[in-house]
Amino acid sequence: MDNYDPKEAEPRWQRYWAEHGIFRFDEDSKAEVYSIDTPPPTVSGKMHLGHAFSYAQLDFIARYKRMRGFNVFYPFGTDDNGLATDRLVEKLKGVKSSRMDRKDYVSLVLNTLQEIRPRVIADWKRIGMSCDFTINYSTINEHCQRISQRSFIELYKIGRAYRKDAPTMWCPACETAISQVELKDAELDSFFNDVKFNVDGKDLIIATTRPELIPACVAIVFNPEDKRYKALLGKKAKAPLFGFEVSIIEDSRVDMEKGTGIVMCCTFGDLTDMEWQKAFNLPIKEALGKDGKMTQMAGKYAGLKIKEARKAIIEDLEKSNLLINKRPIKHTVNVHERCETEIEILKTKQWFIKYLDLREDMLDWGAKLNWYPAHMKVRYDNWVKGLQWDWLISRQRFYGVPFPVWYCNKCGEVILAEEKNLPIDPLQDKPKHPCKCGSNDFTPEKDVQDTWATSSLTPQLSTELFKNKPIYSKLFPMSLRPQAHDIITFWLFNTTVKSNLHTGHNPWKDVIISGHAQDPHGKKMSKSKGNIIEPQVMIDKFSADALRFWAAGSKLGDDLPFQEKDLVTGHKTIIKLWNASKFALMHLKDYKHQPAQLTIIDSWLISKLNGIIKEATESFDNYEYIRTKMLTENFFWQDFCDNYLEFVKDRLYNPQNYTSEEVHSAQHTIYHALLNILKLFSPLMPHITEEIFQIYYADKENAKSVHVSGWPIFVPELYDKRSEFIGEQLVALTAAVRKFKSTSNLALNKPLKLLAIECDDEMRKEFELVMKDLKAISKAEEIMFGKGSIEVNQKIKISIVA
RNA sequence: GGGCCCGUAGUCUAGCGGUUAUGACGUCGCUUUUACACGGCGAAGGCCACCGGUUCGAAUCCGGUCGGGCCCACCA
Repeated sequence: MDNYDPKEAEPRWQRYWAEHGIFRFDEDSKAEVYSIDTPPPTVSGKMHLGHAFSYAQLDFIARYKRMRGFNVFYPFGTDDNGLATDRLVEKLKGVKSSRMDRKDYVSLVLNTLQEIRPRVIADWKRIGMSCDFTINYSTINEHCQRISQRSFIELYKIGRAYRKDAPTMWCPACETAISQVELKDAELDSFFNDVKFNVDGKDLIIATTRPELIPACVAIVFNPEDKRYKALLGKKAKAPLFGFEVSIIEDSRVDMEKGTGIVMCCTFGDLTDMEWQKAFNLPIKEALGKDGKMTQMAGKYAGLKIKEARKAIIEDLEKSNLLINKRPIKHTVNVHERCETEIEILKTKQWFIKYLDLREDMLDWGAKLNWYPAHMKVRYDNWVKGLQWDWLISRQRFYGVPFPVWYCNKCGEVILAEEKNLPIDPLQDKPKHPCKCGSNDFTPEKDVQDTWATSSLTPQLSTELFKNKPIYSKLFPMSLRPQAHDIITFWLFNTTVKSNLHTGHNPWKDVIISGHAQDPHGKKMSKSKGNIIEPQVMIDKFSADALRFWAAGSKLGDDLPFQEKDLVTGHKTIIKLWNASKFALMHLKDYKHQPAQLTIIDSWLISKLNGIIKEATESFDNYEYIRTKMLTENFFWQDFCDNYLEFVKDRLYNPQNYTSEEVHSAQHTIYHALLNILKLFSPLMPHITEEIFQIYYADKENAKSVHVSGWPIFVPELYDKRSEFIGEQLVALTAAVRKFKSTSNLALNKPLKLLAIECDDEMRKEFELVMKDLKAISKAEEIMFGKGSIEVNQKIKISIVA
């Protein structure tokens, strides 16, 4: 055994696992299935550190379950759908989809995906993901389109999908409707403009941040409590510049403190405007178009973009002496999370999933999931309680899963595709039958479905790859949904909703929510802050195992600041494991794999290890991989290396001074201790453990990989309290001797002339049983029982003559 | 404004009712011993954020205060 080089070894083992199908899902196995709804990463760039962090944590669990003997269903899909992909391709290829032919654009996207997808998947393979990569899906492929379209048809048939011309949130940059979950807050600089309206020839000052919406003004509203404006009720106000008149009404939603306490209601400045429109049945004046430009309604400002129009109107107001004040303010507005454009509310025809009536059920569904950590459920509950819109699923884009829908031009009937023909593209395909009214003249739906309408089906997307096989019934509902906390309201929520609407039950049993990787100061990493840490660079510098070691260093659900020193620690652990194995295996060359009569200190180690196995297993069952990590790490480094291996060195180097049983006992102990350490570490650091396992253990344990060699088993009979007690006394005594040498500036291997031990008779009997070991450990030429001056613990004192 | 999480040595982290508060990095001293100096041994370093309460006993449970993070709401 030379040196261990992870750069060479890690890819080698990854290839070995793939070639030998180590992580292959066995559809014929009788073993209990553990199915994982692996998050399909978006193919929009490289894997970032947050991915490495949370996917590594998932992989710990998957590898553990596999070693526990479960038939692990662990697919790997990619999410190639949605605006993120759209924007990436537009950027990479320098195109704008809306200016391209639809067909050309879609094939450009699909081709680009082919180019970049393997590179993205390679990043995941590099961190040692133990997925069965042969079970894969892409959220834009035929299989997924079929399931996604089928889902829509089913929802339509049970009355959950509906189409409506209604105000919806709109991104003028992406030129599509978006849903509540895609919103983000942004604090922006703006101006409060005090504008002169006119009532009965008198000025009425109204403050607005959006003067460009004056042409869309449909009413003036004040608070009924507000004495200042009481007299205006029922009167008409004349709009500046435009000259039309609107009614003055009262409503308690007006904040008297804000601006001048009186507000113009427009179509549609914000949600409150929408509410007023409904409540007072106000007219709808669409001054803003889907392209983010002003319409004919805006008169001379028609064709200008929002901000241009705002500037022009303000200039004109100033010229006409209609603007009396312009105060800079900071205000928070809703922006589209993908492009940070301020959203607008426009009246458009869209498809929705009706679910606002299901809030109580949704809370029920959430309560039935096993949440790890438990408090993450609160985020789900809060989201459900705050829902205000039905789920808007149509997007005015070219790329995506089409709606399997046509509209009859004669009677307006919605025509659905038949399930057996899915997937279809209504722009290419035609309905197989005429409409009920007899017409054969149809308009295809040209909108596409929101990406979440498809990715909310991942449990079906992966398990239905086995739809016609006997194993299918064991795959769904799935055992586990792993994901990060930022998308509880998107992915987890939507998936729960769809599964319950379709099947009447939850898509999974357990949910594990991981935290975020942060920069070294505990701040969120972002490109704009320039504090991005690339996992690829860290793997190059250290290793995938070291990166995983870092990821194992926080509790599930907790955010973890990235500290390069943690990778150094991981790296050192790998090297230590390698060196300790080098030593151990050197002394196991002539080991005969047979039962042994353990000596007391050997029994101490085995008994202690047995306890570690028990705790590590319980921890892993609760997804507390960090506890497993710490227990194993401490046992390996302190008990095994620093103490045990030092204790047995004399037995191994000078076997002639011991009986063959004693030597065999040491070898037997080392064999089992190291084997179990490798197994305990293997989910966290799969490569180094595999390397060592293959060098020595694979044949003897008759396993093709440490990862399928079985998890260590807790054996109650291996508990040996008495040996543990004596072992602990030896450890304490050794520590005292080492401290003496250290503080006396002596080398640790410097022999001592005399070691005197003061203890009671009972302890003395125990020590006499391990006298040989004691002599070897302390390197004392003579050991006697007598007066001691250095306190070891409450029971023991020692004296030393160097 | 509402909700949730978190405040433990210089830094990161474990513990979540009962020994002397875990481990790592860093610092300092000793130690180049045939697995490993990417090692070993030792030392210094903590009012476990603060204030109250419950308890025989609180880092741990409860209430409040302050600080940090995240989510949601508000957005004229």
